[in-house]
Amino acid sequence: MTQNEVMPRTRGRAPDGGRDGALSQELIVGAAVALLDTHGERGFTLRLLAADLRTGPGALYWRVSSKDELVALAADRVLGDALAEAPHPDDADGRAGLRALAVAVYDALDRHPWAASHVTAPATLPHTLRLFDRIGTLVARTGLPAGRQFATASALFSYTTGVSAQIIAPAVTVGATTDRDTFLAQTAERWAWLDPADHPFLTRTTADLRDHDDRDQFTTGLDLLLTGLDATARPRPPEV
Amino acid sequence: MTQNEVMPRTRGRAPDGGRDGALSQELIVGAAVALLDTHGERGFTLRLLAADLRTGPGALYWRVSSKDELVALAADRVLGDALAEAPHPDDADGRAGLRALAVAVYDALDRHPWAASHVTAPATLPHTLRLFDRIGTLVARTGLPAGRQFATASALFSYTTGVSAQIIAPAVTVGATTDRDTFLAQTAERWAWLDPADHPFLTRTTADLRDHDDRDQFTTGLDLLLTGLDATARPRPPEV
DNA sequence: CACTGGACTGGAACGCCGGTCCAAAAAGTG
DNA sequence: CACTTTTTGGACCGGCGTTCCAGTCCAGTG
Repeated sequence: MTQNEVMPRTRGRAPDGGRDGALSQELIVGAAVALLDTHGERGFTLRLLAADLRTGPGALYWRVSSKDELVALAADRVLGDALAEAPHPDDADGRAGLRALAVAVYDALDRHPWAASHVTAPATLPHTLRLFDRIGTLVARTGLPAGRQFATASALFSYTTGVSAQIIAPAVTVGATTDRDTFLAQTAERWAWLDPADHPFLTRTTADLRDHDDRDQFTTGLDLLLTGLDATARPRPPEV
Repeated sequence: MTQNEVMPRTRGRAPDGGRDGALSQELIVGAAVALLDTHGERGFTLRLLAADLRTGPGALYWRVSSKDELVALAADRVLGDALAEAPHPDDADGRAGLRALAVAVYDALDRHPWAASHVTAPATLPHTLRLFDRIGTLVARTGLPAGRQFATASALFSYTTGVSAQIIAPAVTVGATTDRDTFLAQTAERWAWLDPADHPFLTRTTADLRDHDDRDQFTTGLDLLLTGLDATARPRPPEV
């Protein structure tokens, strides 16, 4: 076979030695991540993906069983990239390592907001499993009793993925149409209009809402959680 | 079409004195909650809702601007029911009140799993606003500096709704087809099959996964968070 | 009491979606 | 070369959210 026929498209090679220029699942997932980033989950369509790859919907279903599975694979790849960037667990002690890991995941999900709501517990996809295992390993290193390690690791996993999704989700819904700052300003103004008798706290914290930073909000809760973990692992440290 | 039945439908009266037997938004949202409970969000369609109310899709759009808005209203009603059940904020001190409130919200979302992913921050819907305000009021009562109250209240709000959604979400996806316990058992078995070198923590905690309770997992993290809050609010034992 | 005009309904229709099907093109095999 | 297997991609299906609009109802008016 001559090596350079005129190839109408540039593709990867199928992992099982399939024919040249074939679609691979890896290639499909990569294109899906890019389209999800640019169009959001609402605007991501298998027809759009097929057109992007210069093929038809049927070809995609040869490598992927459903759209749900495809989005899950794309989200897991995002998580895999985050884990690759995060410092290796052996390089840090428990608390610092946990904090760095959680922040790395948050940042990755912030760059790919659609992925946040698809990282689920208990973990089944490969990189989600690795994330859970890293958290558990670091939790074990804090000296927490073995019987509490699983529940604590679960809590940290749920916080990292769940709160990231919670904080990032609004950006998905309104982010495309409205700027984040103007959205916060509008919401703050609506809060200011509420009756102080019904909402005493909200009406006096509208300035904090308008000026707050999402990433700081994530780390604030994370630090509370880690402080609580410290206090639980070493019940009464002061004046030992 | 045989619409000459004696009393084809029992409906409320429109709030603005519309004609008798008219659809009201309240009635539509109530029916939507019931159908979301029984059919799940995937199986909930406006045609199904219209058929349930013995009307057509067009009539629904007179009271509701889109399906998204309808689901958001339904989720907010679920949250409102939870707040009605939760103890009044004046009846408890900061930490105990925060814990009871968060658990009440978790339980309500556990009963209506589809709602969990639709309670968003920053709050715009009425009962979501009330939840945030109650959390903030209780946080203020812990003696935390005013400058940290908003970020801390946000963290607790995000934890309550985000982690609830995270824990409850898998039940939505697989709950209808597979039993929760068998799902956990299957996942635990898959964990046991992993290479201990790659996943040292997971492979030794499969028993914890199989036996764990979702509600305990939620309260474990919540208590860590509240312990961290205590430690932050009163850095040193009572010096006053 | 007749009438009217806005409130309200609900069935038909539109454009698009996820998913399936299958004839055919390409690659492997002998 | 012929034959089989793998892979493709356009046509197609049922159903979705949403819109449209001809018609129904009834509170108010004169």
